[in-house]
Amino acid sequence: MMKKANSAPTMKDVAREAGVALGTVSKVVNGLPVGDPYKVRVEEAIRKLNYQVNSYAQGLKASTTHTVALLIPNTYIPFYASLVYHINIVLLKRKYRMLLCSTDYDPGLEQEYIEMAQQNKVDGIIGLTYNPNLIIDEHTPFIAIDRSMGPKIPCVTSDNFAGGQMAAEKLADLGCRRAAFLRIGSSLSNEPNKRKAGFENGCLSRGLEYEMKILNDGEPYEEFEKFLKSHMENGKLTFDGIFCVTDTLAHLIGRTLRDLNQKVPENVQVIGFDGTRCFGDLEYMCSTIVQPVPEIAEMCVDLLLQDNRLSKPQLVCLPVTYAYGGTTKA
Amino acid sequence: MMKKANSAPTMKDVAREAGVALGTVSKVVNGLPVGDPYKVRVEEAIRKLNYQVNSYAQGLKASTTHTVALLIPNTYIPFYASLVYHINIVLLKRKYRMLLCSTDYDPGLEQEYIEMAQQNKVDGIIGLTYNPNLIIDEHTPFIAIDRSMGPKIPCVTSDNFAGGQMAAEKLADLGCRRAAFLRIGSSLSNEPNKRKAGFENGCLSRGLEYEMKILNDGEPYEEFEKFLKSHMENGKLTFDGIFCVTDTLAHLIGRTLRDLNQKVPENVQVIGFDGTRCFGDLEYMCSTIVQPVPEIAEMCVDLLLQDNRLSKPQLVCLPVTYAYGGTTKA
DNA sequence: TTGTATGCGTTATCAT
DNA sequence: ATGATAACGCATACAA
Repeated sequence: MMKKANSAPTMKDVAREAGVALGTVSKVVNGLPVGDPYKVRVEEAIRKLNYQVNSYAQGLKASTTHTVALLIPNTYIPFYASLVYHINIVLLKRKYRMLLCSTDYDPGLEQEYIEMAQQNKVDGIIGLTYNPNLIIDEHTPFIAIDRSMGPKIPCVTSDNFAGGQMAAEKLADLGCRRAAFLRIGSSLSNEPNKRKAGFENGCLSRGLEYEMKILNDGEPYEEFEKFLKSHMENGKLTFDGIFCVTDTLAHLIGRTLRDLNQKVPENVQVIGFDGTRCFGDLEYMCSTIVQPVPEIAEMCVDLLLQDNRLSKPQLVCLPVTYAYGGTTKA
Repeated sequence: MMKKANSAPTMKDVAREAGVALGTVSKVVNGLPVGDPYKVRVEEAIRKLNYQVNSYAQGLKASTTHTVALLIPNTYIPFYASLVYHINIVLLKRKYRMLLCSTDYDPGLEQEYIEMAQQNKVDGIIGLTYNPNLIIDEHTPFIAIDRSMGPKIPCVTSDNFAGGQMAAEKLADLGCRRAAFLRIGSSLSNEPNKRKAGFENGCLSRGLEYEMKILNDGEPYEEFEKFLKSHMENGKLTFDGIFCVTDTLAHLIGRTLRDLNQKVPENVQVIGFDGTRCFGDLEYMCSTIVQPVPEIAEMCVDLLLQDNRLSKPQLVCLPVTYAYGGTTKA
């Protein structure tokens, strides 16, 4: 078969153009010692032909591809968007490419993507996933975010317990007497669930009364409205502090509180979790427990790419901070 | 050299395990006709060894890799995040993988990523870029978003002109008498610049008075504050309508207006551009001209993957819509 | 120091 | 229908 005239040039083409052997070109490309006159000729040929190494062929040979897959539910929830951004940046710094896989919380898709990634012989996978039965090939290093997936798979997460505790303490410090904890989302056991325990702990240690409303899978958001309405007396909420499990929820609750004519933060203070800043802004969307996203990103990549596989810790919790965002008293 | 015992299994391993020839395994994997007993044995071996095809080797052979690179400034600006999400979904539907490249508006990085992508022999690149001098190998199909990059490169964008016009008309319809257009961002000539012309056109056709404030590269946001302050009389803004070039800007302007004690939308109505919804919410962050992101995503992928390369249009403008988001009168 | 030859995992072309 | 073999582009051990 004839070689297609206008397909991308290969090392062979460069070698012919420069009048040297294949191996010489390879050496120049990889920065190995080569006689100066040869080197110059090869470099000229490369420029002339606009040659680029084919990293698929490289990967086939080296069985390392400098590619990492990231599994994440989506990119439009700000916390996820921020993770994607920072992981991408960290990978770039190390000259790694990133395969993005939006899973939409779909367990089937998660598995499908993992297989896709493995076929692509990625060097590793970072995943924020929800499928409790994911099958992961043992040849592919995996780092989990926010979910412990067994002894062989390191999990990176925020210090969710401390965050919950911090929220409770902050509400107490800001003068709250009766607080509520609101939670929605997957009933799957994962690290963020510890926010609840931390909150309870904080309330107890500060003598802050509290109540919880936890929605199970499938229960609609309206349940929260009912809950809040059922805790009103004379048009006033009996809570003066609310800790929401995420900023997303805090955002929705904020809207509901407005509809119920409750003033935030005058009558009721709200704290969320994540540290969402909408337009890459400096201002937070709500008062919140901030997750250290850049550090989470760095840690995931570090763990994934470090080769002494034995020393990998099973669970890494990174410290959170409180930030004012308008929904608490300053 | 000894084959490493615990490296991933290959077709050869499967063939040995099943006691058949290599070619037979390949056929089974690719769904080509194979005698039933063979097929069963091969499938068993595949399951047993947990075999996965190596798509790098496939790519090397086929010189098509089912991978597309997406260049985008970042993933935390909601409009970009939404693009990333939808393009990812569309690609997935077609069994394509996506290499994500956050460029941070850095021209050097943009070029670097393009080279990285080409080395990876991606089947194509979709790029929302700012470098006016990008060098793109002619062997790699490229689709530009929001920027015309020459006759050989199709550009997909919203109908920015119509959007600007729509904003003006909407403000007029909602009773505005004196409007302002605010723009910030790259001075680079790109499609979104047409929002200005469209707005002017709309104002003229409705007899709406208007003024513009366009910040050049490097001018800080504070210039807008100055501008607004210089248009106040007796503590009241002389504008009753503002069209911001993006929702991001509308968000910032909204804050400034609050600081200036202007009531939105009672005293001044604000319209942004993009259609930003923060938490994947149903509600818009502000009244806005909505870009059809899912359609943009679909169109980019369509154009990129259709093979009759000649018929590719040079500029595709997709229709925008107006949406209420609280910063205009209902 | 430079060139040659082999193999990476897969697919496709051939005989069988 | 099945099995052997060459080729894809690159890296490297080895021979020159």
